[in-house]
Amino acid sequence: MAASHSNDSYHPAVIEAKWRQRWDERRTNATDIEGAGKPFYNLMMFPYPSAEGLHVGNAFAFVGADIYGRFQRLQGLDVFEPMGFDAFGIHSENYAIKVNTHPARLIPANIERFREQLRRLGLMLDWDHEVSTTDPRYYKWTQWIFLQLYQAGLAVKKKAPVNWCPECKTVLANEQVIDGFCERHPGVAVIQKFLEQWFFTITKYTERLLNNLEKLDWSESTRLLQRNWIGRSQGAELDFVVPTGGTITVFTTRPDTVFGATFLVLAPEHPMVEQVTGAERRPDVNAYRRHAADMDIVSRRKGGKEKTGVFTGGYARNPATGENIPIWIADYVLMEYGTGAIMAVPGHDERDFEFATQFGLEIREVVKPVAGPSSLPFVSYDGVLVNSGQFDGLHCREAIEKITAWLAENKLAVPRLQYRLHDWCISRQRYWGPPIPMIYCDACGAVPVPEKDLPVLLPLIEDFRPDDSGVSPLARHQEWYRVPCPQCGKAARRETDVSDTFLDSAWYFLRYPSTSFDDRPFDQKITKKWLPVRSYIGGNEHAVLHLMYARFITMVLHDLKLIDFEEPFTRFRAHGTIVKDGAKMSKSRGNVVIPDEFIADWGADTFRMYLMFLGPYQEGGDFQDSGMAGISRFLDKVWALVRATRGAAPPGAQLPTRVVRKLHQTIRKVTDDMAELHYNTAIAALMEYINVVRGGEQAAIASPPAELLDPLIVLLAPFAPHFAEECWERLGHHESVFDVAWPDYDEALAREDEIALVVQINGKVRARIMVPPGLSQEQAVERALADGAVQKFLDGGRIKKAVYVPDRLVNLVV
RNA sequence: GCCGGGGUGGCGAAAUCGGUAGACGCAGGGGACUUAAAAUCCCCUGGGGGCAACCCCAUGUGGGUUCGAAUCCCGCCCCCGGCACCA
Repeated sequence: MAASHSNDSYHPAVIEAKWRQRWDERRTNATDIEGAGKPFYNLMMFPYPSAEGLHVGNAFAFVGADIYGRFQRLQGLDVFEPMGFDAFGIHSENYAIKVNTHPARLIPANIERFREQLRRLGLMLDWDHEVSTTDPRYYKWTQWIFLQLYQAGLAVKKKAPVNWCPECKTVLANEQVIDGFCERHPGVAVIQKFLEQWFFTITKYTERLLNNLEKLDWSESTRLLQRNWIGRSQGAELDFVVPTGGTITVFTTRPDTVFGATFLVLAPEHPMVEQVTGAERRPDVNAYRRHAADMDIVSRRKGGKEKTGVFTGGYARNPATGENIPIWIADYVLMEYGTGAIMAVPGHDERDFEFATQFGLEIREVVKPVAGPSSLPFVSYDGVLVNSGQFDGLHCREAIEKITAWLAENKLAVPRLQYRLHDWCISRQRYWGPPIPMIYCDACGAVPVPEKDLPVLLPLIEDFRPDDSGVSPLARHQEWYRVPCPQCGKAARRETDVSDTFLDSAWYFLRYPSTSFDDRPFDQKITKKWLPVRSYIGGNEHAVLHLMYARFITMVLHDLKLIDFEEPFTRFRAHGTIVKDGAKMSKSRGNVVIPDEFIADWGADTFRMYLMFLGPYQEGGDFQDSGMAGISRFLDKVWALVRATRGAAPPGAQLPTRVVRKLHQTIRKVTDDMAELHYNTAIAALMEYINVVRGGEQAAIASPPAELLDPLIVLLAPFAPHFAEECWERLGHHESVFDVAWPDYDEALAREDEIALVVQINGKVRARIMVPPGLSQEQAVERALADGAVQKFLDGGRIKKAVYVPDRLVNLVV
């Protein structure tokens, strides 16, 4: 085929098509799930199949993961590299509404397009194990997982606020609320509404989710994001007794400042508000509570806005000073964090300071800086107590313990850990998701759908759009909605909410190896063999939600004895992001890179390799159209070398030392870099190698022997798989280049026999001398002194000291 | 505001247990080949000075530590990401 081109030059389109077909025919990329001896599960984040098609960010992520998988395969492992589609969810649904087409009709076409694009990228995917979250064969088991959690008491129903657009009469996601208004109705203020929703009590797993992070081989950046998301803070709960009856418990991380607590602030929804409000304050308090309740969740939580609040008329006793202090309500205190009430210490908290200043409340200084003048609010821990009775003079850290212990004696304090992480609300008042498998019966209450009745199919209704009826789309379909109670048989109703897409993706990696079974979500034996995942590569945009939920679901399944590991991903690496010409890619800027165009113009191998060359993989980089040319030239040169070879060197022939040495150095460098995902420098090393083979300033090798080319092609194979296969074949091999062994290097052959030793005088480079490696300091100094330039700069000065870094430099201090 | 990551030639970037700054590539310049062009090949290419051997300056910015700092420490500026009234 390629021979039909007159000059037999490199034609990517021809050889890429040829090898894609070969791989299919020979089942090169299929994994023997049952028989594999050295299983290596190489996972990448399955995409949401958008209508726009695969974007360059997907390509970057997948290619980087694929290269790692191919590298592991060449190391002799049985690599399993599956792919699937995360096609449920609000993105698909909103797009379907926009183009007025049912998502069930839209998605298959999108998936088909993605599959083709993924094929063109030359990924080593095993398509026998494809997964699609919208397939009833898949979401049956998503529902099954819900039931497992329900039965374990980890799925509970509770009221929670949602964003509600009075015009759409539907629930909005936070990102659909723009400055307090509906994205579709810019004049309509979004309000919060309380709905009964299903929650997974992930907070029961907080400590484990946090502590396990220590032992995971994950990108540090990802672990940090998770740690911050969990947001552990250590403090105490303090009791403020209300003389007229009741107690208000506050959470604080600064019990040391309790002597400065001059008022309390409750969240407007706090249950004690009713009780402490005085009759004359009631109209104002009620008005404020109504105002807070009407706000959308996003605006309500927004910081930095002007503080508002009202006095309730009630008082509570400060447990440290014994004084009665006023109780206020304000929306800067959130019901869902801590106890929904705070002790306000305006002298030492910026928010309380702002509030006190605004409403003329007392500000008391109880901590003085260790050094420097006082200036309130002083929020640092680096201070000593004042105006705090017997605790005066104590350092803050010490005072926290002492004061907590002192109040604890009188049962007014208890040490406490508080977390930012909330329970996971999985209810979505939408259409495009797996129905939550619950039935409500007037007699029996909430009844789970029996396992034998799974899946609860999502009906293919045409009016999937949210309308002004005020109920979920599914509730409008009586034939689906009305169902007999599985327990008592009386008329009952289905749950009409669907589950969050993050539940779909929280277990997909468990399904891939087990796609040939429909009677169980994952096979025990196969799961034991292939999991946990050995390498997971993806973006940090999923660092907290997806990765946290996947860890949580895995822990639950472990505790239910369904799997024998509790962390799903042994190793995770976050890749970087790609920008274009220094700016973020966006449609409005018109700088979006469409992979298809570059693949059509340059071939997938060049495109893959350029993506990996444009910057460090874990940091991302700048995509410049002109960059493709360099890689293309590089592959052309390799191609020319392969064409020029006349096979193995004749027996006894001496290979050029310089090239052999560079080859071994290159194998070493590339091997090390691949393991660390340092693809850009690995490619640079391959370029350096061919520059040496081709001669550079020295005489070129007209016809390099196979010994110098075979290893190069294997090193290149993970980056440019089609190209490498073609070269491998042309070099006379019959097996796939991915079924051979990664080359070994010989440390002795890689060693230089002469190195350039830098000679510094007083830290400035003054000469470079060629010396054999391994000199002692005395020998090095002696050689340096023998150099003319060195003598000139020493200018007869006396050497006070010599610093020698073996084989690198010698520094003479005069 | 807080927590991360980053700032190096005209451009993308190398080099961080402190040890030759700018590997590799792009762009640019010069030359070879060609009737010519493209492609390819060879050489040059951080700034300044010098006929030259060479010298001086240079890793956001100001200090510091060190024989020696892109790398470590302190202050400041800018860019990217995350969190954001979390008590």
